[in-house]
Amino acid sequence: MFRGDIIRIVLLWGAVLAAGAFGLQWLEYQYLAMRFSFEIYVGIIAVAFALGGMWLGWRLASRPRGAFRRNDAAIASLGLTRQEMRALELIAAGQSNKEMARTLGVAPNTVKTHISNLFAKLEVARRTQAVIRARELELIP
Amino acid sequence: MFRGDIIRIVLLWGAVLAAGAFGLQWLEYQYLAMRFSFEIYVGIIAVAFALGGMWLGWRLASRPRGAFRRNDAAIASLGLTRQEMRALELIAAGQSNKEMARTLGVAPNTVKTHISNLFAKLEVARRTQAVIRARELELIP
DNA sequence: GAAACCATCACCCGAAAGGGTGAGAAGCGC
DNA sequence: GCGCTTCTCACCCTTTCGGGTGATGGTTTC
Repeated sequence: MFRGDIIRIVLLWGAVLAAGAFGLQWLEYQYLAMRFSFEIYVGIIAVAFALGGMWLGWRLASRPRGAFRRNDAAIASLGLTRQEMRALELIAAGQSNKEMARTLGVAPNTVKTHISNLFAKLEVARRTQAVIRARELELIP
Repeated sequence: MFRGDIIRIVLLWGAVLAAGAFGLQWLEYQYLAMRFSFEIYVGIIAVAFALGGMWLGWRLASRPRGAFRRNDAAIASLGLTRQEMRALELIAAGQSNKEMARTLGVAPNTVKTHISNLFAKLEVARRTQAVIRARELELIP
């Protein structure tokens, strides 16, 4: 959980509660003015709050997915450098060393060095393992 | 959406509606017996239905996630065999050809053949690309 | 300015991966 | 039986990967 999330949840709750209170007041007025029967009044309230709750629950449950947040703490604790992270992303994208060299604008030997250091820090021996490990540590989506 | 999902959703809705109706009746009785004031009665209904809706919305939104469903149609249309699928899973698990041979109980050359055919069918050239492609096609989680 | 770190690149070497071809055995459908 | 698919394995060859070592130049840090 991050501060942005909490703020958004609080705002969400505030808006929902305000709308609910307002709607309730309006409904109560309608009821007291005898425009609604008792059962209809209660039914409207039940349906409205059930729908509101459903919407809110859906929203809260849906928000976390889709939003990938890179674990910068893990990157720092592993001591991964910028180029190593770029190499990691390109590995996960399925590029070969030669392609990565072209993408990064460096020599293939340089790419190999970065990958070697990357593997040592991730404690893996193959690129597929590196991708798995990086996903576990939330270094890449 | 699969039949199992639909049945479960229908049952879920049925149970929730039944519980809601029952609770409503009970509340109405309490109200008519004048044990509750009007505002408390309406408040209880609103909170209860909001919570119920939230729970339901949460459930509906979270259940589909996390449940991986293999795209058997894609597997069939690509003509992937059982051993090729097993090889694919082991590749995604980060195993080397030698390890896969041990896991599958066959010779390394056999594994290489399966992987060759697999790559041709997936139209990829590297194992990392195979994993990406397979994930896109929902062949593996 | 020395130490530490990062990025860059080179060389060697062995292992792993990938492409191509061929071929035998088992099972299935007609 | 015959064709088809699948699974199995082998051989050869090229490319890619990965490990190890060493070297240079630039930054930052103390």
